[in-house]
Amino acid sequence: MVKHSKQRDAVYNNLCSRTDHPTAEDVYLSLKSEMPALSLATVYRNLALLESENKILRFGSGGTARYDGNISPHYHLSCLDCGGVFDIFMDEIDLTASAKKYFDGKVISQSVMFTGYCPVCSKQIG
Amino acid sequence: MVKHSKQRDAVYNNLCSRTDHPTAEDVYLSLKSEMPALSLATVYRNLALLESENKILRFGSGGTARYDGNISPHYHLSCLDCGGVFDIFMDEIDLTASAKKYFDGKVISQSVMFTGYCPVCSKQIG
DNA sequence: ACAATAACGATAACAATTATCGATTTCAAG
DNA sequence: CTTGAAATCGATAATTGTTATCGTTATTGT
Repeated sequence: MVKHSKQRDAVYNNLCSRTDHPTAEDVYLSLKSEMPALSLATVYRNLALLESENKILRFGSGGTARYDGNISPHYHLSCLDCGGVFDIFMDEIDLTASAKKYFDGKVISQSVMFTGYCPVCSKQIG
Repeated sequence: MVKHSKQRDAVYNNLCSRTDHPTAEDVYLSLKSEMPALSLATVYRNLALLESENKILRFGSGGTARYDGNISPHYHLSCLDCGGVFDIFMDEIDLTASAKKYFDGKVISQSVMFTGYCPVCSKQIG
């Protein structure tokens, strides 16, 4: 049985109010001022719970996990320079249907990540 | 300046001789019998170097990193039950070209991972 | 209001990976 | 073929991101 909690609300609302795909620690630090008693473990716990309920997205690839409160279909790019994750708003292309034809198992979902340089870094570096 | 080393050859050849997408420790254990002095740190070092040279692929998502010596274009599925990574041989669909139209930065590459159940686990679980 | 139990905060534990450091190996120049 | 500078090694300590533990607090159905 899942009970309501102020901490979980705070984590979820914080995540939904931003578009920078923060790490667990980013969320923690951002909430610390308004909730000084908040524990980092609580942030991790609630991010994991929210993800299991499909209320948020998690990108595990490449070291530290990052989270997204926007679960509408769109893509992400990881910047090779600053390490940030950025939205790419284009319609999702269904690779899963095609994969099912070529794989003798059960294909459930697809996860795509682009790599490159974000608008700011691509101007600085070239 | 990159110098040649027997250990790096061993790591690379081991990776290329198998199709099970091993972890660094898998490679280490597999080579330990023929190279008893081999250190796990050396395996990590050389996997990182080989990846930076684009000679091998690395999948970071989901805890432990796994590696692939086959860099020809194909896809991968991560099994939710056994945790293994399996090949899906279908032609690569170029999402990158499309992403470039919708992103005001530099899109270099795409990385796709499917999740689901491998042939063995999908039969056992249903 | 009360009891059951989920969630909390603090922190220890854990696992994967990386850094350190002295010894060894590689390789280009002599 | 030596030789010496530098890359690589093996062993292991350190770091990092995340999870487990545990006693306390908050939430919720009755």
